[in-house]
Amino acid sequence: MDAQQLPAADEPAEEGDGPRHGATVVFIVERLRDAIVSGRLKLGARLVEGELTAQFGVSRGPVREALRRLAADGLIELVPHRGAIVRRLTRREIAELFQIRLELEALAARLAAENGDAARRRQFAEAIAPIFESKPRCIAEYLWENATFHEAVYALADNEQLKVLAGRLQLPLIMAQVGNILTPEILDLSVTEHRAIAAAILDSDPAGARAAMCAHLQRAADVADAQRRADVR
Amino acid sequence: MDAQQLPAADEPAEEGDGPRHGATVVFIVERLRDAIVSGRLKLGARLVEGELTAQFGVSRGPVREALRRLAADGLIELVPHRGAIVRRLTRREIAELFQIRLELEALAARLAAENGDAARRRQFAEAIAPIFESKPRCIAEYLWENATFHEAVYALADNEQLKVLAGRLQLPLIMAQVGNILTPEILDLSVTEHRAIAAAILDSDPAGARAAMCAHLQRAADVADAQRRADVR
DNA sequence: TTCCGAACATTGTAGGACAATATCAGAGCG
DNA sequence: CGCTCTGATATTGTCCTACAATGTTCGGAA
Repeated sequence: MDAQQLPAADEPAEEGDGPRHGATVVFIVERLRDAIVSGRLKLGARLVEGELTAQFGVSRGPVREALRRLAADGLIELVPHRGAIVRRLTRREIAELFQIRLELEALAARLAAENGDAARRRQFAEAIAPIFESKPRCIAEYLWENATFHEAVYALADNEQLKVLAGRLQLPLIMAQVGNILTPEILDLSVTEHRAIAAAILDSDPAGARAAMCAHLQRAADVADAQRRADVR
Repeated sequence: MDAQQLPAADEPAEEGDGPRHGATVVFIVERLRDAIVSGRLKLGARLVEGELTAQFGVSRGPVREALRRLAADGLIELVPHRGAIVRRLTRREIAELFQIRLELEALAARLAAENGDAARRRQFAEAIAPIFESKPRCIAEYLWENATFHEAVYALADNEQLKVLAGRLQLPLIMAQVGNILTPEILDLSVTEHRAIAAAILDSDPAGARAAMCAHLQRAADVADAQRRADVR
């Protein structure tokens, strides 16, 4: 692995890159994750503990733990006595994850629609209000709205395990790998679908909410897969 | 924490408890997991790195890693500068996990029914053949059959990510905590339901397979929750 | 050419040390 | 008597070095 591929290689102890006590592991994980999803670390690249310790200016302990976490997330593969290799998701894995996510979010939408807690419903309505007010003007804004919307659904679904599990589904990674091919039309369509889902939830229509969420994610999966197919690989 | 609560406390370097090189972490994880689910380590008990190193006769590195893994599984909670505390699943968490498992297995059943690969279907039929041949004579046999059946469904569903995710859902732990209140009637019912699910899958009836799996797990969840409610807590 | 063994690379683990931080007991004060 | 603040203590977070175990590679011999 080239030292240049990791930005921390040059000044390991300077500027603000020295994380506070207790944040070293998180620091390394974030750097490596970013390097992987951004493509700086190519598929199959080897991550050797010794090199990482030198590049980050930390000892092997945190490096090892960071590698374990990345491996748990599926970003790298730990090969005993060989080192860790970057393991980006295959098209098939992405399709499988989308399928799972679809079921989990559909469940969340159903549960949210079934939830009768008035206070939580009010919170939900407030959280998603921005979606009804305006259309996102840029991709970043859409991504924020999207995350907010799905988080609000999970919050109303009131199933903590579901929320945690969904969070571990590497959705940001998938988004990063799928690429920012989000055209304005897709954005519009997505927001429209969000509104439909929200309406069904607020109408206490579990079946409708579930169906709307399924349709939403099925379309998103199709878009992602089409993009993925277009890539040469 | 009393040293007696962990069987490894007495002879840390004797008999066969010294794991081979490369298996130390797994060794510790298994010991601790067993101690937790068996109740030897009570809820809220503190797990201090220093004590564990002494009891297992290993250094802090593997102990730390083992604790991280247990925390990832939800069995313990890591409190910074406080130590790890045993965190058994609450009734609510179990209910939430059952709900998620229901959706995931329902998805698996649907996918399995949709799978048209002749070779895989044949493998599935062979794997579940014992279920049709006889009724389990004891609980252990049932548990084995149950695991075999669900594994076969996942195999036919042909979604690797789904299989992995389901495996991380702490089902064995839940079973252990729910307790072995499996009466012969429940066993019989469960086997009957397995047969119905298998029949739907082999009939290439996705909706039927999904419905049957939902019914099966919903009933299992009800049984577990009833048992759980009976416990004083 | 193929197979075998030795050097090499890399991880797995040990053990000690210090820093950072949370907890707790007790002194001092109102 | 109760409250706050401070110091002692406990525990984790990190670093460092060293060695053991094991997979890899490459040269040499049959």
